Amino acid sequence: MHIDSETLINALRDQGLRITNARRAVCSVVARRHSEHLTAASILDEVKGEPGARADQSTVYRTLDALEEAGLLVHSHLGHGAAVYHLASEAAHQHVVCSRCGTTAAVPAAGLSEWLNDLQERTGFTVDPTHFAVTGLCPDCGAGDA
Amino acid sequence: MHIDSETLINALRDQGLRITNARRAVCSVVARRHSEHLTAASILDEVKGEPGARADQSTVYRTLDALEEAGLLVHSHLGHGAAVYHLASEAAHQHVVCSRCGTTAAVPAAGLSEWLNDLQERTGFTVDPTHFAVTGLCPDCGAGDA
DNA sequence: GTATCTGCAAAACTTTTGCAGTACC
DNA sequence: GGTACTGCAAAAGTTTTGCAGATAC
Repeated sequence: MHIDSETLINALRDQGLRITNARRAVCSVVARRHSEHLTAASILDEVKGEPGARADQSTVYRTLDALEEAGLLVHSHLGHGAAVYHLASEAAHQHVVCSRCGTTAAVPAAGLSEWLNDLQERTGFTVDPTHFAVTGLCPDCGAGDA
Repeated sequence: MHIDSETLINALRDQGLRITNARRAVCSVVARRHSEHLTAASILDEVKGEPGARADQSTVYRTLDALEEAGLLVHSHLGHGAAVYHLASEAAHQHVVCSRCGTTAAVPAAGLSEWLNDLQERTGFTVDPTHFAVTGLCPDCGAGDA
């Protein structure tokens, strides 16, 4: 269904980048865990947990940067703490983050276009729908004591 | 027009908190510079620049926390880097940040309600319009080489 | 007088960077 | 073989925390 590790690797190769074990490991984790909210730290942990694979923290960051430059990955800031990474092919959605419990929800980009156009008219900014998060209260927290 | 330092101080007093020189100084800066994008660091600098006033970094953070708990201040994350603080009474706007040059624009909350309602229907989340930032390209950067 | 607050210093946390050695092509 | 990449280590930047002394009430 989604992107597999080889696709990521090939894209890096197409960029003229070298294929190393560290990059393979990071790509593998990103492809496998694509549906989670991957932070650099969680990717690093996962890589370390794989037999035979290893990568330093700095290498993980550098690989993630490379994947972002290749247009395969994007990161978002969900409020405080670390940035989360996900596949660009799955990024056409908006994150909504509960400011109390941290639960997140995703909204498909479809349906946002009207708002994006409105925003662009008002500000002149070309809004990037892949890189933003909104905070609020999720149903549980909001209902709990609103 | 806006909030003055005394209002902030009084609100802290009403919370049962003690009024110290450091808190006075922070409140004074926040009230005076309310229209700027205040970071903890810029507030600290400003406090240090005032004759007779002083406050440690940690005290600034603690005072900002106190003001937030009192509901007078909110902070937003404009992408990378430090959080920005502004008066809750002026927070009913959305930030749009240029991912290239860092320029920001503000959009009044009025006009966003439609989108917020839509979002709430889709996700069940009660979106907080005071605590979010959107990234994109500002007119200059977007036009420059888009 | 006493609980709260402050300043100092250091740590936590995420991310970046310099550099010498390694490995890909 | 030569350049790109890696790991290590340390630094940068923001925010938090522990603690002894100071201060508001």
